[in-house]
Amino acid sequence: MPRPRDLLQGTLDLLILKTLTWGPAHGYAIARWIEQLTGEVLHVGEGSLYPALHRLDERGWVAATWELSDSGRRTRVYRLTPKGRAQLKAESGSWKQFVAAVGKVLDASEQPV
Amino acid sequence: MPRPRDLLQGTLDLLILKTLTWGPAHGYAIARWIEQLTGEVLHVGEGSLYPALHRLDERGWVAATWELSDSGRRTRVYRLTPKGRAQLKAESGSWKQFVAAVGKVLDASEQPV
DNA sequence: CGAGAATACATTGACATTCGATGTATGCCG
DNA sequence: CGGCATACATCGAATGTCAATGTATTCTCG
Repeated sequence: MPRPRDLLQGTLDLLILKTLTWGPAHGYAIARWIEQLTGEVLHVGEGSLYPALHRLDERGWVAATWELSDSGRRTRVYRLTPKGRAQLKAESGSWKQFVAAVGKVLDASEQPV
Repeated sequence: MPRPRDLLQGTLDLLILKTLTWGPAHGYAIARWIEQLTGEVLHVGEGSLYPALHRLDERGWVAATWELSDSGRRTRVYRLTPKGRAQLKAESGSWKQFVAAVGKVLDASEQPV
């Protein structure tokens, strides 16, 4: 029984990059945004979130800085880099291509020659 | 650089089940159909295909029999079972739900409250 | 003011899955 | 007969998600 979250594979990076186009954010907020926007369909666990964030940082797609939130709490804030913006464009393209390809199979009513 | 095939995760089962609604087929043919239909966008490697087929068999979603092809060659033919048909319906539903959820994030132009 | 919930970061180990490479064997075509 | 396509299968490496756990701080409510 594959719940939607089992399909998250490989798409998380894309989602994170996209949320960062709305401005800098810290990890917890990113996860919340995604969950809210999708009406709880997508649940981003912390064990997926933080490794992903570190991964994006290593690859230079986001830049991380320690900052103090309004409440004086220590937070790690992530910003999209130019490289990350380019990556987002590329990944978003292959995502669309992939969805279209799967759609072709799923919508086909007859078997090919 | 994530080529589309890196997104295959978790979707392969769905694609295989769908191709089997067109009638019984052997592994090699299934892979061909998928590649043809998607215009080579999706490439199903043998190291992914056969484990997936065995997996589906174990779970009772497909039934496998040894048969002789027209050319007298020994082939393993897979058929969709009623359980597999139900599974296809379920997975196809969560796929649509998942795609819609990702779309919501990707199409959102403003950050949520 | 004290307890608990929410925020916020992070790591760990188990598990599943894909990917590329490799191996075997047969039929078809020139 | 040689080479290519068909057809099955397995292996090891790499990756990534998931659930659980840990720490610490702030906010809320009685």
